[in-house]
Amino acid sequence: MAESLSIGDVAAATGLSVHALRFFERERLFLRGIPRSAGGHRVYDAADVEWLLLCNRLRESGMPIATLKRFAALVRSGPGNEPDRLELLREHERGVRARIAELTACLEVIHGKVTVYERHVEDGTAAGLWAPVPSS
Amino acid sequence: MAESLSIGDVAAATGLSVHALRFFERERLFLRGIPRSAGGHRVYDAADVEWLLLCNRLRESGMPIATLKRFAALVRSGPGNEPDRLELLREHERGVRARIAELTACLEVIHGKVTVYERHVEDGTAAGLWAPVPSS
DNA sequence: GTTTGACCTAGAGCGAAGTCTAGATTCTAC
DNA sequence: GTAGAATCTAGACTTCGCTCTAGGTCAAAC
Repeated sequence: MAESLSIGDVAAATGLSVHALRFFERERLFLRGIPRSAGGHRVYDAADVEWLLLCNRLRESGMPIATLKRFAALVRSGPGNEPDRLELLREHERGVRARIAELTACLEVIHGKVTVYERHVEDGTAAGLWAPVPSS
Repeated sequence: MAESLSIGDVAAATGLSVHALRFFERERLFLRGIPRSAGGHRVYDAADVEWLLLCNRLRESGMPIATLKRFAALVRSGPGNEPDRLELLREHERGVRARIAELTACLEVIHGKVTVYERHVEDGTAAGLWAPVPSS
């Protein structure tokens, strides 16, 4: 059940590079120390992959490595700090919602510009475009 | 009408630092060369501020400096390339929409985790939480 | 007229998040 | 049993987007 995976397997399963996986380990982003085979190669299991997939989501949504490290440390240090983990995740959720709102606001502005340019390209209207070289 | 603004005024109006404004100029992100006063100080006008405010939106929505530079170059080079500007803006708009979709997907996962932790903290359920230290 | 603060240029430095290199070792397939 | 692929460690290097420093000059207030 605890199938053992090489670093290459894990890279393939998570989309992270083998370099990144070694980097993550140095940064202590795993929930445990990754054990080594007789020959010194890293031996991962499915739980490591599952954790990395969550890490990917957190990273993609803008969580800095430093925060991920704090979260990993909380989980690693065992039961008792669930309220802290919850607070960290809630704070990140707030951040993501805020970022979506910010992007949505930008999108309105950008789409407005696109619309202006579309009109211009289609029928030569110039309102809202920048002049060749403004001022003197 | 062409009121003149100091670099400090523009920094205050745009939220950019004076360092950033000088950096933008070195990178040729303005629509024109910023003129200097007799004493060598930069003299901006309202159109520069307006442009920077759009730049801010583009940057906040994830446009890299390099792309902004290309856009500025297109605008600077005058009329005739509006279809290129339109394509650049459309491409960016696509990127922003994709990013919002990605964040929204992450949000679902994160909110799921938050929910699991909320249940755990409120009534001691442990499903979906990580064990203290997994495996041997 | 001097002090204080804003501004100048050129260029070095920084934090984030990996990526890449070198040189050695191990594992897999023939 | 050997060729070639994958992995190992340690540490240097890269890119992005500014930020900061040094060593001055300029401008506004008193």
